[in-house]
Amino acid sequence: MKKGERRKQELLKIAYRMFIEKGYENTSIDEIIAEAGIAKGTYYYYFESKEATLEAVIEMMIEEEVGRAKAVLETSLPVPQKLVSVIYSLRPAQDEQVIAKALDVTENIVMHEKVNRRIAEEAVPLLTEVVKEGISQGIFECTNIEERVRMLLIISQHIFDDGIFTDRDVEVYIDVVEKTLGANGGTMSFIAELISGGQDEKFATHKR
Amino acid sequence: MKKGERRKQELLKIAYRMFIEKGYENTSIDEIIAEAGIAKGTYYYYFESKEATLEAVIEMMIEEEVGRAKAVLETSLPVPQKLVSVIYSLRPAQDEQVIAKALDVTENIVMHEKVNRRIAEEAVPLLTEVVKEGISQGIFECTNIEERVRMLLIISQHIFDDGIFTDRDVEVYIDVVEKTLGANGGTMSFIAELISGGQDEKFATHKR
DNA sequence: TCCCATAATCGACCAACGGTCGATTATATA
DNA sequence: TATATAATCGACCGTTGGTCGATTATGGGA
Repeated sequence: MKKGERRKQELLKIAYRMFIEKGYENTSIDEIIAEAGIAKGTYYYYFESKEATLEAVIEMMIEEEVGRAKAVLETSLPVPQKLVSVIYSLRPAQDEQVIAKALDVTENIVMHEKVNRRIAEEAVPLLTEVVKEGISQGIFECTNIEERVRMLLIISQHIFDDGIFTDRDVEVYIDVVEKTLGANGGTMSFIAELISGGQDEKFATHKR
Repeated sequence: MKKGERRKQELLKIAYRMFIEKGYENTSIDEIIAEAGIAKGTYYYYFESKEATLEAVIEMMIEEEVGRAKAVLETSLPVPQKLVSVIYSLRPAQDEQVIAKALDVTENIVMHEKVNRRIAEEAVPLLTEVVKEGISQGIFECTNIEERVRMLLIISQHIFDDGIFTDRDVEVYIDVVEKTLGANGGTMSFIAELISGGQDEKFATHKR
């Protein structure tokens, strides 16, 4: 049992890396088992199907990302910063993103979309909490919190996912976030520095 | 030459219908050629690959949708209505949507996503025009128009695509649209009636 | 009308893919 | 040591997207 669980995790990690490196559709079972050095039967002893593997890989990712997000939740950051940090932490870790950037996003649509949907499910309750905290502190002022959070998540994912945006995109993003939550102008302007600061020099800054 | 073009259109229509009915991934070339009653070689005489067929199908859709949108542009509708109508017309036609609803959206992620991206490319310039018209009329007030339009498109697609939204979702959507464009409160509230009116009785109203 | 270039069609064939299955070996427990 | 079961193996399968050389329309010029 111990051994089996270890093997499954090993396969999961290999699949995870290959899915991100070359895309889900472009990764064959044969390649995965070659990398792992096992027979096809062994692979299917652990996974029902390729799709099931993708699902498991995504769950693995979500678990880590939600973990990070919850850690942020417990910090004493100001509410606006906390909100953005939670959103920001709900994505593949830094080093993984480097790999992901090598691959054109359009070549991994399925995985990309499935990840985003799962993230949304997990994130909405967390973010709703933060926004409520903000409202009780008089920083935000709005109703229909959950629906607003969902909308913010959608545009945040589009903005952050590929890292392809201009200063004007960021400006608009900040404005929309503030107005969607009913915050004072400038409340969210720290996002601009966060983004330009977060772009390591080892990444070329993508511009449209 | 004439004959060839007709055949290509015929294949395009068949592929289009099947892609929407059963999803792109779940439709095989064999099924398409069986429906068309031709040999595989003939199919590949007209299309480089399955992917190329999808691309062609999407172009066909976009052409019609953009055509509809441009027709709306030339009407004398009030700017807010015009804006929403353009967005609304930039989606598969009614009868096609009926078919599309039978299929779970998640089963056609690739096509769905590709269509949305192409639509965005075509729609942004059109919508930018409308917003500029609104600004000159004093109805809207904002800068960075193109970026705002892109953002509105993203949330509009998410709202309208599946037709799965509550009254509160619509409420928030209206609010965000107004604030994103710097319109007075209530300017966009007609959207609520438009949506509830647009839901034919033959469709079950999806609620979350 | 005949000829012939080319447009159009055909279907056998292929490699790669995801997936199955019965046989076989390792492991642990009694 | 015996035995159940966990784990591994790889040959095999059906389907898929795609290729190719052969064959049959088609239509315009001599």
